[in-house]
Order: sequence, then structure tokens, then C-alpha cells
Amino acid sequence: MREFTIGQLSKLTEVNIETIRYYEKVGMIPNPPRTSGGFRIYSAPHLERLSFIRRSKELGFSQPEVRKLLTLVDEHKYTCAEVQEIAANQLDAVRTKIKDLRKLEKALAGMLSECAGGDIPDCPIVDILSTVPEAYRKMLG
Amino acid sequence: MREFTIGQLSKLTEVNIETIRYYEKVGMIPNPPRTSGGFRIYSAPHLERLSFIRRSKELGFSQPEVRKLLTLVDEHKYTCAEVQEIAANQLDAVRTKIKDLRKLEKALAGMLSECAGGDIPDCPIVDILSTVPEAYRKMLG
DNA sequence: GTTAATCCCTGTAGTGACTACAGAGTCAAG
DNA sequence: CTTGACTCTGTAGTCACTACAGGGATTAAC
Repeated sequence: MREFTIGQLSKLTEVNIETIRYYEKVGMIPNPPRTSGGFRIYSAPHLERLSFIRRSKELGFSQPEVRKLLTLVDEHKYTCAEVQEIAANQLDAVRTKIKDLRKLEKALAGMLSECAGGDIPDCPIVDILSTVPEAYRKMLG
Repeated sequence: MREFTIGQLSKLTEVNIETIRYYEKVGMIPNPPRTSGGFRIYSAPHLERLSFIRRSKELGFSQPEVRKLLTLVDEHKYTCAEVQEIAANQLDAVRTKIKDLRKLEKALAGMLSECAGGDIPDCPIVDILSTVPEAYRKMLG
């Protein structure tokens, strides 16, 4: 069992068939050999590469970043520092996103705490959303 | 100063001109009257509505959710509970995202802590990413 | 009164990272 | 040899905008 069809590879890696073909088209995985009928034939290196891509995506790396990582690995002459930088940038980005989401969380929780629910045709949340910022009101005379 | 061109509205609300036209096209803001030459003329209600949309987006509501909120407000017969539900869903979604990002943060930080940097042509991060999961290895014989 | 600068118009196409077909061909089992 | 599941290519759709291209409107200055 050293060779796979695209469907088998898809099940193994939990990457969509269409996505595998897409990765091939955009050059992230190499063109595999084919059967006489044109079916793609995959083997261990493809599995490893696709698995690498999947793990990177799971860690939130964007496609350009994944490409950079792949290129570094492909060239077999990357340094630890190069990889470290990409990962450190990603960590920064993740931490920034967490901060932003925390702010959202606070704002939403604050609004919800003022909201009594029920059948009343009125809601503090709508009031907040409807409020026109001070700066605009000047414009309205 | 009770009427605005699209450019003035854009500056006031900090919403892109193209985005304002897009919102009009998809029915989130009403078609404004026009000058004889075809220029859009906006006034207070448009400013308020666009401001509502912008605030909702800032709170992370998706377009369908913003639409729901707008519909509720438009119909002027929403109940507090309806609005509360949308906001509560959004809060849940935000909290889930934060949790996911925390996991990412931990994984990345862990990888980075094992990484010494420097000019060595080798990196624990690449090793981790290159690891083929146990389940796959069976397939490789 | 005309010209230049700045605005605005419509419509189409592009973004990221896939996903979803349509219509045709291939393969493996019975 | 047929059936049914799989695969092929290529195009178009997704979300929520953004970026033009190629024109017309408006306004301020001269």
C-alpha cells in the first residue's frame, strides 16, 4: 500500500480532493505521475508534503507563509533563524487577534448585561448600535 | 449642512466609497435621491444607517447578522429577546475563536521555545511540521 | 467663459483560499 | 460486460469587499 489515488490521499490527510488539485495547480505540491487513463498516483512524499501543509495551516499560517516554509525546506539550506522568524511573526499575529477579540468580547458582554430580554419591543443593544457618534451629530445640525 | 455627497459620507463614517455603493447594491442601505447629473445625495437617515452598520461590523457581526439586525430595526417590532439572541450567538462565536487562538498561541510558543535560532541548517519547528502523523505512517508500510 | 482639478458615475474584474458543479472518461468487482 | 464508484478538466461561485477603466459632473480659479 504505497500508492494512493487522490480520494485515498484525501481521506488520509483530511484534505478535500478539490483542495489537493488546487494545491497542485498553484504549485504547492508537485505534479504526480498518472495512470494510462490520466488518474493521479500519489506516494509517500506527496503524503508527507500535504501533511506538512495541513499542519502549517492548522497553526494559522497563511498561504504565502506556508509557501515560504515549503521553499525553505525544499532548498534544504534554510537556517533555524529563518524559520524562527516566520513562526515568531505568526505568534505575534495570533496574539494581536486574541487582543482584538477580547475587546469584542468585553463590548458584547457589556451590552448583553444591560439587556433584559423578553417581549419588550425595545432593546438597549439596538439603542447602542443606533447611536450616532458625537462627531457626526455636528453634521446633522 | 444636512446633505452629503458620497465622498463626504465616506469621510464622516470612515466607510469606503466603494463599500457604500456595494451596500446599496446588496440592499443594506436604501437608494438615495440623485442630482440632475446623477450624483447620490445623502442625508441624516443614511448617515445613521451606515453608522449602525459600521458599529455592528466593528463588533464582528457577519453580514447576514447585520442584515437581521437591520430588518428587526426596520420593522420596528423587534423584541429585546430577538436582538439578545443574535448578540449572544456572536459572543459565543467570539469566545470560541479566542479559545482556538489560544491553542495556536500555545503551540507556536512551544515550538519557538525549542528553537535556538542561529545559522544552523536545521530547526525543530521544521521537524515538527514535517512529522507524518502516526496514523499515516501505517499506510507507508 | 473656459479650463483644470477634483469629484462622481457604471460596470467589470480581482482578492484569498478554496468549494461546487457539469459533463465526460476510467477503473475494479461481480 | 456492465454497473457503480471513482476521477478528469475547466469554469464559476463563495464572502465582503477593493481596484480599476473609461467616462461624465461640478466647482474654483483665472
